[in-house]
Amino acid sequence: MTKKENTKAKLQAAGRRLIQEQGYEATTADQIAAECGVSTMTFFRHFPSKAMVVLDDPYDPMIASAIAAQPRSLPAIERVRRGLLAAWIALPEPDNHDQRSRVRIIAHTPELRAKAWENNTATRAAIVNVLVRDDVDRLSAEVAAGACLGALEAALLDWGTSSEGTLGERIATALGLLGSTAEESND
Amino acid sequence: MTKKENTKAKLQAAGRRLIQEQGYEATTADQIAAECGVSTMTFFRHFPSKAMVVLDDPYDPMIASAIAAQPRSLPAIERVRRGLLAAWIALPEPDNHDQRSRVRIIAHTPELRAKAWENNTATRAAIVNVLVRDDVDRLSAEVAAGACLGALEAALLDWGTSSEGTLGERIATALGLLGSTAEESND
DNA sequence: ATTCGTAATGTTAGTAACTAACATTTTTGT
DNA sequence: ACAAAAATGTTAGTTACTAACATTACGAAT
Repeated sequence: MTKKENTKAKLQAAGRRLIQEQGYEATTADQIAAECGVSTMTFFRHFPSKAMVVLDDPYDPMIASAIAAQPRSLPAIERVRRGLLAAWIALPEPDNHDQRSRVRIIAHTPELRAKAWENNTATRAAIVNVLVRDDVDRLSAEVAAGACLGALEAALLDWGTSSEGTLGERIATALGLLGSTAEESND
Repeated sequence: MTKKENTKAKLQAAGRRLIQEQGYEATTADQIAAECGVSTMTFFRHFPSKAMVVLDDPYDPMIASAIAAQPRSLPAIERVRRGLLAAWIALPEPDNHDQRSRVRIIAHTPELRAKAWENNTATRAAIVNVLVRDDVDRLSAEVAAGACLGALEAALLDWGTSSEGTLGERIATALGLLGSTAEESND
C-alpha cells in the first residue's frame, strides 16, 4: 500500500502548491493530476472532492468521547468547551510550516471554509448525540456544539493567518471567550 | 418588473415542491425549469445557484448596524448577542407554514446547511468588522460572530423541525445560552 | 524466475451545475 | 403603433464528479 500513499501525497503536495499559486477556483483537478503524471480519475479515487486536497486533516476523532468524559453536572456549553480543551491537550502541536500554509489557503477561500464546515457535520452530530443522550435538550446541544466548534475554527484560521504563537494558545483563548464568567476551576 | 418577479416566484415554488418530494440532489435545475415551462438558463438568471431556490431569504440586512448600536463597553459576545436579539425584535414573526417547510428542507440536507453557512459569510464579516473597528481583537470578534450566528442557525433549524412555538422564543433561548451567567440587565 | 492474484491506475462515456455570447421574443413608455 | 429595454431562448463550452470496464504494476507462493 505504499504506492497508493505515495500517489496521494504527491497529489496533495502538487494540489496545495498549485492552489496557493493560482487560487482555488483557477486550479482544476485535471491540472493537479497532470502535474503528477496521473489521470483525473486517479485524483478522485484518492480524494472524494477537489476540496479534500486541502481539507484532508487528521483531527476530529476522539472529540465526542472527550466530551462524554466531562462531568454531566456541568451546563452543556461548559462540557463541550472543556471536552475540546482536553482533546486538544492530548494532541501534538502541528508542524508549523505546512499546516499553517494549509490553513491560510482555507482562510482565504470562502468555498473551502464552507466545505470545512460541511466536513464538521459528523463531529457536530456526534457531540450533539452525546449531550442529548445525557438529557440535554436538542436546542441547547446544538448551540453548545455549534458555538464551541465555531470558536475552534476561528482559532485555527486566526492562527493560520498570523505568524506568531501556537495553535494551543489560540484555542484556549477562543474557547475561553465562551466560558462562564467565573473561571477555571478543575474537577 | 412584474414578469421577472412572477417567474422567480414560480421557480421558487416549483423548486421547493420538487425538492421536498424527491430530495435535493435528485432534483435538477433542468427539471425545475421545465416544470415552469422555462429554459434552464432562465433558472440561473434568477438564482445564482440551485441551492438559492431554497436558501433565498430576506434576513441579514441591518444586523451589523444593530450590533454597532449596542454599547461599546460590553464584551464582544454580549454585544453581538444583544444586537441580534434587537434585530430580531424589529422583524415580524414569519409566515409559519411556508417558512417552516423551507427550513425543514434545509435541516434535512447537509449540503444546503453548508451553503447556508457560506451565505452567512458576508454577514459574519460585517459583524467582525464592526467589532474590530471598535478595537476588539480579531480572534474575539470572530468567535463572537461565529458563536452567535451559530446559535441563531440552531434556533432556526430547531424551530423548523419542530411544530410548536415561535421562532422568536427559540432565538431568545438559543442566544440566552451564550449569555453571561449574570442575566438580563437593560441599558 | 515464473506465475498468479490483487491493488493501482487508465480509458471512455456520461451527468449536472453552471457561464458566455448572441439571437429572439415580450413588455412598456410614448 | 413603434422603438427602447427587459426577459427569455439557444447553443456551445467548462468543470466537478461517477460508473463500467480494461489494463498495467507489484508482491507472494511455487
